[in-house]
Amino acid sequence: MLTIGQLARYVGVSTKTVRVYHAKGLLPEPGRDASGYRRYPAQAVVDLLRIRTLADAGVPLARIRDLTPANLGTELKQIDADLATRIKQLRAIRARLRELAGGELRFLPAEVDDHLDGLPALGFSARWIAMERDLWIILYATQPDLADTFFRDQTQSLTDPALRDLYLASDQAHDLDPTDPELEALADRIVAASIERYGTEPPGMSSTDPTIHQLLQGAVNDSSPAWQRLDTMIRGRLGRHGVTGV
Amino acid sequence: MLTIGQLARYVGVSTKTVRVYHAKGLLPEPGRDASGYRRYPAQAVVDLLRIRTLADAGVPLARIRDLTPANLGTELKQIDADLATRIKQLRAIRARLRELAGGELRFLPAEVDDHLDGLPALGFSARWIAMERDLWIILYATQPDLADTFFRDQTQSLTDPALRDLYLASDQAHDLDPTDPELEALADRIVAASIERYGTEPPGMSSTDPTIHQLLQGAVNDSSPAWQRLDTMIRGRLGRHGVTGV
DNA sequence: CTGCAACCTTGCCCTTAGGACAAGGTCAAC
DNA sequence: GTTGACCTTGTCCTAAGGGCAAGGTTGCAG
Repeated sequence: MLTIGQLARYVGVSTKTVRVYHAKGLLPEPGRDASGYRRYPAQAVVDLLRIRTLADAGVPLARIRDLTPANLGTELKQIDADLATRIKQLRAIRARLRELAGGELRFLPAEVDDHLDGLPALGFSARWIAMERDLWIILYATQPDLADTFFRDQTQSLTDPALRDLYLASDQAHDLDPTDPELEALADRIVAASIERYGTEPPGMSSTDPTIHQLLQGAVNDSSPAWQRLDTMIRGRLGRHGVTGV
Repeated sequence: MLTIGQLARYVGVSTKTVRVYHAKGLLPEPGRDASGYRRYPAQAVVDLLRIRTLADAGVPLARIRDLTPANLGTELKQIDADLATRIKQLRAIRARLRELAGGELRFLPAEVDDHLDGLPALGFSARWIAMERDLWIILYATQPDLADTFFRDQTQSLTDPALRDLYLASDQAHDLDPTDPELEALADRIVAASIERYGTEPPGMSSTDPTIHQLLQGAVNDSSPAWQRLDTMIRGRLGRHGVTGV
């Protein structure tokens, strides 16, 4: 008959751990000897090893407690599957860690930084560039592949003088009064150009989660009442979809 | 500029998590808008993703907070190494889980059960058999290979009539008075047989952790004052080592 | 205009699986 | 007989949030 300390050392846990398992009903309280010490049969070693194996696998104690011979088989299958996905996750995290170690502090691909660096020469305001930079950061941080698609489209758009002027006009519209009729005209031109370039759907939007688009749009609208008005008008003309200008 | 909910959804965490990171100093508190809402720059998305990557790797938040560009390199190397060992552990646990699923409820190898089943016919008491069974369970649960060595030795011992009589005499000694001179004589016979069979060291003991032996011995001694006395005498004659009878 | 749903704010308590420590009783060894 | 290593119960503490309450905001719909 073992004392609690002996039992614990056998299995490689602390005595507190054993007492916790008693309190939670995982391990039956054994009898006491004359001086009130717990005395364990050898079976307790087996029980405790079983509990530790499951606990090490990440199974919550409450779930271990509720295991019965009846549900054991299916539960174990589930636990094993969870463990397999956990291992896969950890491997993915390791890969991400290495990126973090390698490309320290560079959140945007070099081409994007180059693109942003070239914008002042084209006549874009510092405010516009800062906002566009933020949008690229969010997009690349959360959806790198989609961001790449957008980015290629964007750089290509800027080679067309008509489209470039449209972007510049949007930039300048930031400080217009929201009721300025200029905005109406600008919205018309943007819608026409958008339809000509993409059809009735902005690029990439139909195939992806709409919330990200809404978030981007919200961030843009926040910075200027005129832009917000512009967005409202464009959405009215294109039917339910906004255009971020990116 | 993002609200806390937008930021959280981008990165896939709860708003509470973001607030906790503020409280713990991992993420700087951003400015507030007119109504007191937190407003985040895009940079916060990048910061938060970095924190989550590390947290997902199992790094405690306090340690993430204390990362500086100076110690980042070495820390990341350490974290990656920890992650690698963690993955290895999980794979080992998976293997143990499968054992648990396969050999449900059988804690002793079939030969050991057979051996125990044969003991009553040889004249061993139920008490002795129960005790021996417990010892095998503990030994197999914690040190299967050592247990196998011992077991093979034990079954072989029982084929020798002289040794078998010695075990039977030990069994019966359980109820003797601790001062009975019989014990003295029995101790002498056990020591002689032990030295003849193993030399001055009990088998396997010299090469292994002594604590396991002491625990086994303690468990045996507890059940009878006579056995305890017997153990003391044997240890005196063999010099510091006990004999478990197994 | 008013209501409602979906946000945001702070503050508080709850959870898991134990660790740490206190104050007292026990055991074995020198 | 005292010392050190055990055991007992009870209490508080931890990490990383979850959940809820009570109140203020915002945006959209009728």
